[in-house]
Amino acid sequence: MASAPLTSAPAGERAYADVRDRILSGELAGGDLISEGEVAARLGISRTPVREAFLRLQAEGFMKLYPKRGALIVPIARSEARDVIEARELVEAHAARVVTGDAARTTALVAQLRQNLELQRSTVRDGDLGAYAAADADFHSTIVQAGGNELIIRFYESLRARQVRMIATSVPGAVAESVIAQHEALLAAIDARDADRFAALLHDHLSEVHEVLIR
Amino acid sequence: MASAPLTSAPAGERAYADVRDRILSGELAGGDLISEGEVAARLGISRTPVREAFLRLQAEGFMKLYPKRGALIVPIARSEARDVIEARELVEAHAARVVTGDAARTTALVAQLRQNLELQRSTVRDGDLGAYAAADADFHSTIVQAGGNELIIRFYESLRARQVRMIATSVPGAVAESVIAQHEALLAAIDARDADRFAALLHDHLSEVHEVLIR
DNA sequence: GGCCTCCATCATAGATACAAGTCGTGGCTA
DNA sequence: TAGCCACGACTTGTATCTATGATGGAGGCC
Repeated sequence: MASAPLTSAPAGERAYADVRDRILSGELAGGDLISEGEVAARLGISRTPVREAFLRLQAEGFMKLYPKRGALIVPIARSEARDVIEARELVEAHAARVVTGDAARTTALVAQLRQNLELQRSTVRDGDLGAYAAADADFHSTIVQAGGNELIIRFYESLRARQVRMIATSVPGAVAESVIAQHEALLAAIDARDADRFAALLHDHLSEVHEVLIR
Repeated sequence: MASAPLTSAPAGERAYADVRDRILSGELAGGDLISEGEVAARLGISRTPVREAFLRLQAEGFMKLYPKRGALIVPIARSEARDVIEARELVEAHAARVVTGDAARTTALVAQLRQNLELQRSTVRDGDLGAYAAADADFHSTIVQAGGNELIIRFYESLRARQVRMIATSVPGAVAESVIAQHEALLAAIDARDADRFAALLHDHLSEVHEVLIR
């Protein structure tokens, strides 16, 4: 991993990753106008693969392409934080309801979540906030995936990306402890196959996240 | 409007519409392999806009692109009908719950739905099945839109497209009468601001649709 | 001074050209 | 005859080139 495979990935992929990362990190802010040529020059490739990347990003709702004008980084709507949280709550609670309706699936999910929770604790101990954030995301994704609905799973992944963009800044490590405690409570609710309690806990849990987002 | 603006639409858009329509209509079936050059020749355009279309279709989950190999029309998964119906039920019931929590929004939605229902009846009277199908889709979309969550609305639209592909054949006019009666019942539940009843009715309603899909 | 027009500039849309990878086929060899 | 290898047809990936539309500012007109 010493020398990154700078030219190994397809140019279109590199362009996509570059622009997407810059949008998610906030380097490219909502309202910014960016041109294909600009990115092409930056990465030393032609405009064709950049165009592909722009189209993908438009499909994902991160950009809006104006013919002959340029590409606008879609500003984050004021309501977006609310929309993301609402959708996450809906999807996660539903998945939990589906899984807890079946004893075997519940057992399998609980095992996965226990393992993930252990990972969360160790990343916090190590002070690795990046790894912790990933584990946190996995915790929730695991629940949704257990729901088994491919379409909903795909939708959920797109929600995570949007949320990352809104945060765009690390969550202070101090809150991790309390978040982990909430995750434990969520896990306990699933283990008890109590979908209603899970939904209520999730609502509180995500409300806190929402507070952070609209701070 | 005499001569259709055959070349007025952007080439990329035409390529997208052509391939998408052929997938949704079943002309291009799951498992088929198709190449950029093929579509380009068919439409008399270059590969560039066709490439755009393929990327969009891949993002929407209708195609899978294999480097240097070709584009595969993604087969309809056996579980897809179930997934679509489950997701629709989740989303529509949620929207109804949100709207009925507010008297003013409920009133506004009811007015819209009444108007749509009138349209459904008239299209059936006229025997225009295409227009009826559109009105039916609008009925459900209207409810979701009233929920006001942009992300969920977008997700819902993608679900409709997938469902169209699965049907790929007109619903016999005979069932329209009974479906309209169900729509009336759904509307009544919203009017009564009874989200639970709406959810129950919707479940039955969509179950019937599911029967058709997996016939 | 304010407004309208024209044009230089810039960005995209699409076409074309070229490079490179994949797979099946047919012939050669043992 | 069975197995292997090389070649050719086909496909995508990327670059480059041309045409066209949109914009904004300079300069003239009222």
